[in-house]
Amino acid sequence: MSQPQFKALADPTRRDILRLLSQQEMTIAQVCDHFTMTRAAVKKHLSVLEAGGLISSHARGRECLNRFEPAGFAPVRDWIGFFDQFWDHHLSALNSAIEKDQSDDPDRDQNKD
Amino acid sequence: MSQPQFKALADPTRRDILRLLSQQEMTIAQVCDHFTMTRAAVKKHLSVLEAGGLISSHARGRECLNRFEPAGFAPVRDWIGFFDQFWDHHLSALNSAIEKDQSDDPDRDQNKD
DNA sequence: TTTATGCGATACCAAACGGTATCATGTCAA
DNA sequence: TTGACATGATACCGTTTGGTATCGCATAAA
Repeated sequence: MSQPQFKALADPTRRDILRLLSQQEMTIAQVCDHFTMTRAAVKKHLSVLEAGGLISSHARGRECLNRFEPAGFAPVRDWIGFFDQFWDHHLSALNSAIEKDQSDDPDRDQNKD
Repeated sequence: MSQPQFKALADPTRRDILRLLSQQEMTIAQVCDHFTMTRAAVKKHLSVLEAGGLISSHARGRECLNRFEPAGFAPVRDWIGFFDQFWDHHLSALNSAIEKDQSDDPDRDQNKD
């Protein structure tokens, strides 16, 4: 599919999973503990993330470890980067406002200007 | 919906539309000229983009001008920015390789490192 | 006014998506 | 070997999505 990373990022559950996996590798069961859906549903999300190159999974015994892959973000970062030329620094305040309004995950504290 | 910007970016047609509108405002008909689908389909995509705050539309006579809104990218940029901590500079080469492989739009010349 | 055109809205369809239930398989442990 | 358990795969279901066809409306032009 064209640019499967974008589709992988389109679902809020998958974005949450990425947050989890960026902290540490997890088996499918471990990821499931953070959600109310079934293991099969989580597995589907993991498959989409893997198709987008945002995570990798490899077996360890009978378990299956899922690892965050920062390199998968490259195409997304690059595509977004095209629009940097339209970015005005005075929008940073708006940035914060919108982000504060729409974020449901408060543990982000990096500011990048 | 939660973070509708991500869903707006998930479709390649919508990403192409964003590229177009970043160059100049367009009516729906003008946007249609760049695609083979019907006007109704294009209109749907524009509605999704507007719901995500990535474009705005306002009437001018009987026409409807669609304008690119850079500020809509703020939440996306911010969310992606969380993962900057996992970004390693030696991945930039990989970045370029992946981007070259998957890009179908060569008119990007900004480099950001 | 009359006509043509750009647009919005609706109804409708096929395919994809998010999710559950279920079964088969491989592996760890007793 | 036997049993428990984590996973993979499949079938299935309801909803959403991407798309078309069609209608009506408002506006620009004749």
